[in-house]
Amino acid sequence: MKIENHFQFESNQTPLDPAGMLAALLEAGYSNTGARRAVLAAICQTGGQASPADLLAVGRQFHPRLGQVTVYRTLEILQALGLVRKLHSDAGCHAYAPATHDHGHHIICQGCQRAMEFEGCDIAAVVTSVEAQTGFQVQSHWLEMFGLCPGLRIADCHLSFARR
Amino acid sequence: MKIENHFQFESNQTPLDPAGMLAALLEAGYSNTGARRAVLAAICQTGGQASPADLLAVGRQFHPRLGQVTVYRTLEILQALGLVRKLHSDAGCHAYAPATHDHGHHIICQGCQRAMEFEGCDIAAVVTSVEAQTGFQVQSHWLEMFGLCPGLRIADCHLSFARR
DNA sequence: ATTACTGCAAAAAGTTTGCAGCTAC
DNA sequence: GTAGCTGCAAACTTTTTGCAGTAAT
Repeated sequence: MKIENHFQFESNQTPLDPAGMLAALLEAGYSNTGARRAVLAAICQTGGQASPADLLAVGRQFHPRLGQVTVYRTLEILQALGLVRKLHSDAGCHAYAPATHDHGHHIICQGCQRAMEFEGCDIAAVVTSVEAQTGFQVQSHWLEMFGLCPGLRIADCHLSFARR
Repeated sequence: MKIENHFQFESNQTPLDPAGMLAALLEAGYSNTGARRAVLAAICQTGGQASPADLLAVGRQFHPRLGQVTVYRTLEILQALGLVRKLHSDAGCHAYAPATHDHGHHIICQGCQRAMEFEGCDIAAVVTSVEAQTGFQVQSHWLEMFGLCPGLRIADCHLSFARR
């Protein structure tokens, strides 16, 4: 088992599409297999808020023999490479979304459940205020937003996401 | 099964101590039982980052016959009443911390694992920026911070927390 | 006395591990 | 040919549900 926390892409330019994610996998020394391509395709097609079970179902459209275990193992690798990030919400913490930035946060559409990354969360002011208020020394943070995507409606939402 | 999302305390003045939380439970119409007092005591004593299993172990110090199921059911009630909040982190999403404010966020000490609430997260500027960047209409957010508590050392951290 | 609460046991859901066969290189 | 990958089965962990006895009001 390999899986180290070596981010291959320090830049902000990381792939959102299956091909780019596959390239990153290969570059990190992993093999190009049908199962992995299927998981990548599933993650990009669902675009967020997909559980391992969901990813199995979608992934089997691409690779019918895909097993749940491989989904877990692939997610582990993708997380370690920073290509995928786990999302947390009150509904549960079993959703995975493509990650494109080293310090990215996600915004999740309450309408279509898709997640999109945003960049440059400038919460320096909040950090300062929290440090003053609590006496803590802040080291890192977790930020997620919830709202409605531009289309508001599901179809539009998907389109606007794909169009990016 | 009762459990509705009726926050009894709209004000920012909600209890951090077992007695106050118990009062809130009673006010909401729940019974005063040994098992619930034990769970409350356990949550306040651990102060955050305690899993249901941890809370069972600690709670049994107060009420030896306490069962895991009752811990889950009590947590469900406390969450619905806004007295307790689930914390999320890379390590997992099974930690519960006392909640004192309606719109509170938690900061978690990486040294002693305790969680403390802070108030007035002013991320309006971030919201505006994210809306401009993504086209989303932001409705809510989840923010958690990680850092070191004033004492830096475990003993001091516990003290400083208790002293509040 | 009545209703709510508790805890055991069992079931269900989610995740990890062992291993033999298969696939990529 | 070799090393890595896959998927089945099984084990394990966490959470939920059913139910009969218990405790609170």
